[in-house]
Amino acid sequence: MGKPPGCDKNGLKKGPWTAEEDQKLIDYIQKHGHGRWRTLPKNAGLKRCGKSCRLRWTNYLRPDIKRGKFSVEEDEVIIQLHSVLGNKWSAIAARLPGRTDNEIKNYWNTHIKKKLLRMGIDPVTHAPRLDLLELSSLLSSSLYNSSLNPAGFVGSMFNPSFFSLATAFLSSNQTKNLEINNLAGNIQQIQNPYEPYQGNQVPVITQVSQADLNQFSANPGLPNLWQIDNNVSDSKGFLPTTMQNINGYNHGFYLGDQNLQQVCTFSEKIPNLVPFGSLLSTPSSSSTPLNNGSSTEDIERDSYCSSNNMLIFDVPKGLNVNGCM
DNA sequence: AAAGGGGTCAACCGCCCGACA
DNA sequence: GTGTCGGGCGGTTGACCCCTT
Repeated sequence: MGKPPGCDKNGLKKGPWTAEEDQKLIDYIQKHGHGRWRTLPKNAGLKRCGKSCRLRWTNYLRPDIKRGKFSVEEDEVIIQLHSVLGNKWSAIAARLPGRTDNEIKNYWNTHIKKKLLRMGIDPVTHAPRLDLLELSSLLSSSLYNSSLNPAGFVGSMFNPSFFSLATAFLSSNQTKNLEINNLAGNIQQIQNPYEPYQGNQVPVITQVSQADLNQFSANPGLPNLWQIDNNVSDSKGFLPTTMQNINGYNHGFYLGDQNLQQVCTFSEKIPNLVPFGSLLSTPSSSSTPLNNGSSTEDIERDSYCSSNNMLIFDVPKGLNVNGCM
């Protein structure tokens, strides 16, 4: 059935609300309460449709609305609830006092979604993006080959599938955050791998938020990829997760130390340990709420996220990668 | 200083559902 | 059972703002 749109008929006004209109709506609702939205505009002397009045009231004029920037805690709550509820914005808003579904929806689309993508997490499924995993296996095999035959690494970088995945990966992680270090300073790192990664595993570091890590352990409904097998926690407290086979490689994750501040992916079936990632620690979430309307702080927060999402590659000295990226 | 490109967010749109006559 | 109404929902749009060139 549905209802016919009412706002574009009878010369009803559309677009931004004026202060005068807002005041009329507030005055009317304070006197008579809300409800009966269809007849409300006429009674209140507004040339708006009832729906427009209702939206204006619920999303903007309601006295209990908390305006301003979202705090880190709210971020985490939203991410966590979204992983369970999906795009049920009203259900999420119901658990965030003072926030409207519209506000949360906008905030998700403009901030959180991008943040998760930068972290290599699919904002829809809240699982690691499989294309990134595939890239990691390609990179791993490339680097493994290079350890046996340096020329092989260079050659593999020109593999079309490597490039398409690399492009997708780099674009999602923001190319500006890619740091190319030289290999000379990295040999030490290769010879001193992170102990938890035994055998045939190549660690690749992916940053996740505390909220996502909480989600790891809190939500049994998440895909196998994210399930934790506590029985096989190694001596350093790393928790291998269930593996998933992708293109002949087993991919899995290690959650970092007891504080669950780090997560590492690995790809098995790689004979030698050739780490090309550097362990990046995610600082604990600040409990300090952001100031309202502080654009500077917002920028700082964004750059904070970005700087912690760097994937640090190590490439042989003398290898010019500029043309490749 | 001006243009334009991207990001943000208030507002709108179309659809759906439950209540009720 | 059917049609109408009131209200809610998620998705999309477009005006505005800010930053970069």
